[in-house]
Amino acid sequence: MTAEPSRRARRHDPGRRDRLIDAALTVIADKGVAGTTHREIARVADVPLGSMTYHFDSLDQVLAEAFTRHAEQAATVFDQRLGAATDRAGAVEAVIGLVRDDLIGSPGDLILAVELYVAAARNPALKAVTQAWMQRSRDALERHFDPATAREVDALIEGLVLHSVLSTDPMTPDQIRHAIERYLR
Amino acid sequence: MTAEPSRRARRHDPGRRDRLIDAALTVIADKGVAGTTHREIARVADVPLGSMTYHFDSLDQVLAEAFTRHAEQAATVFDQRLGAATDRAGAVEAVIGLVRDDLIGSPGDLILAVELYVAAARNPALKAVTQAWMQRSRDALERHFDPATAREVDALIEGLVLHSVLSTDPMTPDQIRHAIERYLR
DNA sequence: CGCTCATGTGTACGCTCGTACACATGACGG
DNA sequence: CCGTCATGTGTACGAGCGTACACATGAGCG
Repeated sequence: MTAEPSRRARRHDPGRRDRLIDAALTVIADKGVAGTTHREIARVADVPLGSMTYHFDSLDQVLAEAFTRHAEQAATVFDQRLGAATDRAGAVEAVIGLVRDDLIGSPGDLILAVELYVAAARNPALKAVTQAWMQRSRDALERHFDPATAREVDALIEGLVLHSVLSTDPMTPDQIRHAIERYLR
Repeated sequence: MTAEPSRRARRHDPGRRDRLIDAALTVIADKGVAGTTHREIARVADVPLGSMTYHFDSLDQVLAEAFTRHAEQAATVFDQRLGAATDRAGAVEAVIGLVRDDLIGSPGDLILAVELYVAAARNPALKAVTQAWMQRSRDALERHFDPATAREVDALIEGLVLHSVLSTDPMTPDQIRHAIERYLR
């Protein structure tokens, strides 16, 4: 905890740009893309509003960089989990974890990946992030399955987790695993 | 074509409320939930702005009624298709059609169902619509499959179609069908 | 025919937003 | 030690929004 800056302005603040991107991710997870504004990000990061336009050309750019960073961070965790997995079951488990983490945000109900999908529908930069993100789990599965199967397993996992999150009657992780095993048999 | 009203105000316009909801759906499909405003809906429906607040208490109410209407319309088409289906393959095909229609909006890329998921994350009324919507396809599949299988097939279809829509390298309908058949074997 | 009031309209208010931009400031080279 | 200028800040502007509400209007009744 080097920091407890709070009130006083910090004249020189290298890495502020990075902190702003992190703050943006917090806001997205908290309020959704629709509730993400320059002012809210600045408030969360405890910097003046002007700092936003100083560091970024536009709000879209902030969103794109935030999602990109999230994808990179998720990828790191994912690669660790996948590295630990030596068989198909382990790979499947890693992908389930990846999808689950991306679908279930901090405040109970939010769905970061789905926010990204919607935002990407109208923002080409985000579309590239989305596709890279999806490609990663497919690539990982292809270490253990043929391409067609990898694709289908990937889609199955996403569908199952998505339904699981949105349902009143959520599936348990065991049920998800069972469905995938059944598919692979 | 009874109507070409365009310019002149129509003093008495029964059914205008309905037309506004339809206009709202057009706007959602066109601009997304984020781009849906009172003014835009009024413009599309060619009515004055004041008409919106006269007919609806809030924009949220418009969104909820619009999504509800869409779900009802989709359900009608779905029930027809499903009525024509007498076997498992037919039921699966009907669900694929339902999901596809809800995922692929008019302007190429839009994803009505995903817009709904995001909106529902912060709007309890929409959450109910979402769940009813999902329940419908599951119920339909349960005519032909046991509940656990129905749930899994439903999720598989949604995942496959979602990935198919978002991918640069979309799966063909045949590939989707093949994946589901493989699952059912 | 004329009165009445549900129905429908136009406008304006208060707010938040993205963005621009003139100004402050302090690190650093000379 | 001082001048300079990249770095960082505060504020204001114009646009677009949801919503409220005073007013217009014409259908239907007596």
